[in-house]
Amino acid sequence: MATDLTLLPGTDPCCAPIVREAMSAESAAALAAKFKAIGDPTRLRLLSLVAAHDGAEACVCDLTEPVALSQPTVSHHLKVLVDAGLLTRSKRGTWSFYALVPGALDDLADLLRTPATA
Amino acid sequence: MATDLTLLPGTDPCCAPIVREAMSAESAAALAAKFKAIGDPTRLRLLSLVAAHDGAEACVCDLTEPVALSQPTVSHHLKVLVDAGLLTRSKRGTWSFYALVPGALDDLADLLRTPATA
DNA sequence: GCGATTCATCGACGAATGTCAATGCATGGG
DNA sequence: CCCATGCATTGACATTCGTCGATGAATCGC
Repeated sequence: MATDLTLLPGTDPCCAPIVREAMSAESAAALAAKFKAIGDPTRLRLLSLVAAHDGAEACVCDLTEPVALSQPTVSHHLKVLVDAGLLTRSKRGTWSFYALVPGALDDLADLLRTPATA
Repeated sequence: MATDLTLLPGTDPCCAPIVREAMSAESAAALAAKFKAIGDPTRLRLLSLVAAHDGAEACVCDLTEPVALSQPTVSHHLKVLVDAGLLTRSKRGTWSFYALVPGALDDLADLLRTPATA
């Protein structure tokens, strides 16, 4: 696997800013997967709800009502966000608490920024 | 199909950072539409190719070969990016030149950044 | 132990998406 | 004037996605 760096889930989405130079297909795939994860209104709201919740974490039962979706659907979206490396899941007792992966969104933001031209 | 979600800079309903407070459904929908646009490997590469091209613009004929897709498919993806407010299209003669919308990616990056906590 | 609660997984369904070949529409050159 | 070039649009197709109800697994309180 020559492209290990860009394909490991949960690791930093590689490298250079998007507009710096032409991306490789592998980098694009790895990065697009993360953007696709936040390219859904429900998941975006879930991220926001988790971050804005007390203690910067929330369980599924805290989230189903605000997004007005069924519990399986919310669990599904949360799993997508976890798989994308944007959320962590920690099970305590009966509850599953989800929290932002520190720096994950900031890493994505850095890749979006244009190289300070203007 | 896609309603006109061209969001004029400055009149965006989505202005607060994602993790600052819970997003409204409307903000999430508008913002997710943009992330969905860049949530595809091909479109991410197209953005990158356009930005890295000479003069920071490129025509369709410059892009079909690097992404190894048919011309209609490339045109389709470019249209998605234009509709998302990330690319501009300027037709000169027979060619259509695409270029980054200045600041569009930076605006997205700002919304992703967490509010300086840690 | 037993029932209740919380959540993940499964199976299914309609809708949306990415892709292409074929076609249409301008523009420019001979 | 006619043909070639570059591109957008259309129609079709297979795949993926978002959603739900039903089910199963794990934990807590009694």
